[in-house]
Amino acid sequence: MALSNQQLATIFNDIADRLEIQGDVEGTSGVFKTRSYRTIAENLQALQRPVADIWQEGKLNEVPGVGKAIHDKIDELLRTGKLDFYERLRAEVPDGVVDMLQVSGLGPKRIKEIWSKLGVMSLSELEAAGRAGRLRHLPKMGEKTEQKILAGIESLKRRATGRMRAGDVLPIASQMRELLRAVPGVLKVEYAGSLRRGRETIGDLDFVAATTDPAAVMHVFRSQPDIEEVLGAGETKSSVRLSNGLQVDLRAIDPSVWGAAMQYFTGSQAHNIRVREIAQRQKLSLNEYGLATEDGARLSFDTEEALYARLGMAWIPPEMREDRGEIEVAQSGGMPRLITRQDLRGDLQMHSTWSDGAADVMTMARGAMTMGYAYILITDHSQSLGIANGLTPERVRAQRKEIDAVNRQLLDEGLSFRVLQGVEVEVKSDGTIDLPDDVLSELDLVQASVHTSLSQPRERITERVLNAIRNPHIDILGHPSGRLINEREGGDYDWEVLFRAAAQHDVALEINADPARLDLNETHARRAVELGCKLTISTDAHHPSGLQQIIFGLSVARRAWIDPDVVINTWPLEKLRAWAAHRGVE
DNA sequence: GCCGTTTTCGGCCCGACTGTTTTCAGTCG
Repeated sequence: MALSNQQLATIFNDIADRLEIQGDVEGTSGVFKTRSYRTIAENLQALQRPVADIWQEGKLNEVPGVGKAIHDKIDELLRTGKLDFYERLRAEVPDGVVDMLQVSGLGPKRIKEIWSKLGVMSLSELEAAGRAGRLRHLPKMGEKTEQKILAGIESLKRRATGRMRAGDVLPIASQMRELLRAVPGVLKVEYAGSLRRGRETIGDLDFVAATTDPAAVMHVFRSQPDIEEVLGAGETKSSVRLSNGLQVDLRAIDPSVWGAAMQYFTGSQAHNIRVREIAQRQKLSLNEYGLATEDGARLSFDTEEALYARLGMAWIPPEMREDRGEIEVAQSGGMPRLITRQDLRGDLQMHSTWSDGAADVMTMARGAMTMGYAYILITDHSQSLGIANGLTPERVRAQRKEIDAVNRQLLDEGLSFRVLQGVEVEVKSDGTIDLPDDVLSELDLVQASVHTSLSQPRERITERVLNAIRNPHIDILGHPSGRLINEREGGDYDWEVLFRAAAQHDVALEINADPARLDLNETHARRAVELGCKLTISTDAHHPSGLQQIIFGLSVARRAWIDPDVVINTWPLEKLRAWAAHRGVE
C-alpha cells in the first residue's frame, strides 16, 4: 500500500533531524537544506489529497516545496517503499541519538558533541553520562547545562504525550487569562499560538500581555500554584511547565505594539516567514514590535488589521494562518467568508436520557435556545449499541410522542424553536443498518455512525460505509473516521471514494465538534467540500453544557476555509426540511 | 534543499533567554 502523506512527512522530518545532528557537511547551506525538508513535511501534512495520487498523475512538481531532489526522493519512496539516502542516513545517525532531541534544552549541536566526544547513543546513556558528571566538560557546557539536561530527561519520562487536545487546554487558558488580566498595569491579555489558530491539539500555550509593568505580570505568572518547573524567567518573557506537562509562555509588551505582537505570536511560523518576506520586498523588517524601515524608523501597530493593511493585505483570520494560500487571497482580495458561531441555526447531533444522554429532551431544547439556535435534532443511539441504551423501533416511536409534546409546549409558550427527531443509527460491522427502513422513514433526519470494528481492512470498512451512504433514508454520516485524538486512529477508509459517493447521494458529512473527535478533520473536511459534499457541524452533546463545544467544530471548519452555505445547519428550518424531503431523489 | 513582479544565482525571518562566555553560541518559538 502506498505511503500516506503523514508517513512521508515523518520521514522528511526525520531526515531533517538527522542532518542537523550530523552537522554542516556543506557549510552554512545545511541549515537551509534542513528547512526545505521541514517545509515539505509540513506541506505534505496540509495537502488535501494523498500525494500518491498526485504522483500517479505526474504532477509531483506542482506540490509546493518540491524541487528536483525532493521529487526524486518522494518518487523513490512511492515506487519502492524505501529511500536509499534515508537508509544510509539512519545507519550513520543512530535512532537513540535522534531521541535526545526530545530533551528540552538539547539541540543538534550539543547532541553531536555528546555523541561524538562521549560515544553516548541513547537517552539512558545520556542520563548515565550526566549523573557521572561527564557532560560538563564538553565545550560550551557546564554544571548548569548538565543539570538542565538531567531535569529535561526526568520531565520527558513524566510527560505523557506531546500535544494536548484543544478542549483540555482552553479551560486552563481561560482561567490563566483571567488571573493575568487582574494584575496591576495589565491592559490586555490574550492567548496566541496554535490555540488562537484553532488547531485540534496544542503543543505550547502562548500568552501576550500588554502592560505598563512587565515585572508584575511576570511575577504573578511564575508564581501560579500549578507550576512544576520554571523553564525561563526573563524581564519580558517567561516559560513554565504545568504539572500536567503543558508548557506555557508569556510575553509582556507595550500596549502600542499589541497588533504586531499578536500577529507575531499567533504564527504559524510558516505564515510569519511569508509575511516577513513580503515586508522585506517593501524594504521593511518585521518583528514583534512592528515594522522597521531601512533608515531605522519604527512603525507600531496596535491592531493586526493595521499591520496587514500596511503590508498590502486584508486581515487574515488566525485559523487560516498556515501558509496554505491565505497570503495570496489576502493580497488579491479574494478572502473567503469563514463560518462563524452566528451562522449556525441548530445542532444536529445530541443525546438525551432516551439513550446515554444526561438530560431529557426539553432540557436539551432549552439549552439549545440559550445558544441562540432555532432547532435541534435529537439523535439517540440505536438498539445494537446496548451499552448506550440504544433505541428499539418501539422506543423510537415512543420518543416521537415525547418530542411532539415538547414541541406543543414550546408552541404554547409562543416560541418558534423546534425539536426534530433523528437517530444515530449504527452501521453494523457487516454494513447493515441497525433499524428497519420503515422506522427510519418516520424520522425527520437520520444520522448513521460507525462505532464498532473500526480496524476492518480498508476495502471492507469503506464498503460498509458506502452501504450506509446508498441507503436513501440516511441523511448524515456522523463522525466519519471514528478517531479519538491521542487515543485511537480512525478507520482506514478510502476517503476519495467515500467523499465522491457522499456527494453523489447527497449525504452530508459531520464535523463532530467534540474536542476528542473533531471528525472530519480539517484536511478531510476541505477535500470533501471540494468534491461537492455538504457538511454538518454538531456537538454530540450528552448534556446542555456540551452544546458549547461547538466552537471546536467551528475551528475545524474555519481552518478548512468552509463556506457557511455548504453547512446544512446554517440553513433555516424550512430549507433543511425541504432538503431532507427531496435529497437522494434523482 | 527551494525559489524568482527587482534574481536561474544568491539569497533564504527575527529576537529573548541562558549559560559560559569576556563577545557569543545554542536553543526555542
